[in-house]
Amino acid sequence: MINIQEIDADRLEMAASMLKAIAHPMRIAILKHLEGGKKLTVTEIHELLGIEQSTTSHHLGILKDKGVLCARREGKNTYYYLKHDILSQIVDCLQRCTCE
Amino acid sequence: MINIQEIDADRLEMAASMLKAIAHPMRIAILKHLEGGKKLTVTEIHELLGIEQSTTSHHLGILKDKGVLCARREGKNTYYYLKHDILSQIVDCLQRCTCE
DNA sequence: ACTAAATATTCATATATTTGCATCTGTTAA
DNA sequence: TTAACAGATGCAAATATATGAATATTTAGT
Repeated sequence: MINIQEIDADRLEMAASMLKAIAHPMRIAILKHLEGGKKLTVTEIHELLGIEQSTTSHHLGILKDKGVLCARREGKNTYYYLKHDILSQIVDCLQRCTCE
Repeated sequence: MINIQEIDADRLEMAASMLKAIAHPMRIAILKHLEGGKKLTVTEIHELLGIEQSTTSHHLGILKDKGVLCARREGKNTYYYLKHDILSQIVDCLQRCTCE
């Protein structure tokens, strides 16, 4: 027996956990670099952002876990990319809201 | 002496803190109730969501603090409303991304 | 099989967030 | 000026998150 409120609560949880995944300066920076369907490896991102390899991997893992990114392994590299292109909207929206 | 990277880092920080403010199930629920320019009091929200008055006030304080909501006092009541209408985009975007 | 490169995981520590009770402040009406 | 209502704040305990050093895993080349 499932009721509407439970479904709604689950949706809210899911949305929140997705947003929480994005809500970090480095992870927003990662999304910016992946806009437009770009695919980057862990090493590329860790060099672009100037943060530790393991920290980078942690962040990417979180984003993948929460359904923000997808990962595809190709040989020694793992390419990460946006799961939903529309997620760029969120970054754009933030960009507009933080102009003042 | 300010450099581009610092500005950029500040923007990222700001964007992240705004997003972090939104990234909570109850706070997303609050935003949903405020879509379309609606204004609601603390009591109305605390009754709509079925959570404690003080918890509600804390959540609203966070959202106001991080620039997501505005507050206007009218007599005994404080009305809260969206600071930027476009922020509804984020909620809509999440709705679409959590459909699967 | 051995080595090196790329990535992932484990673990510990530091830091931040969430919640609600209790309490305080501000506002209106009697 | 007091009572009652609406909202904000201080505090503490529980929980969650962030970071990076060390280590493990996966893969390719020799």
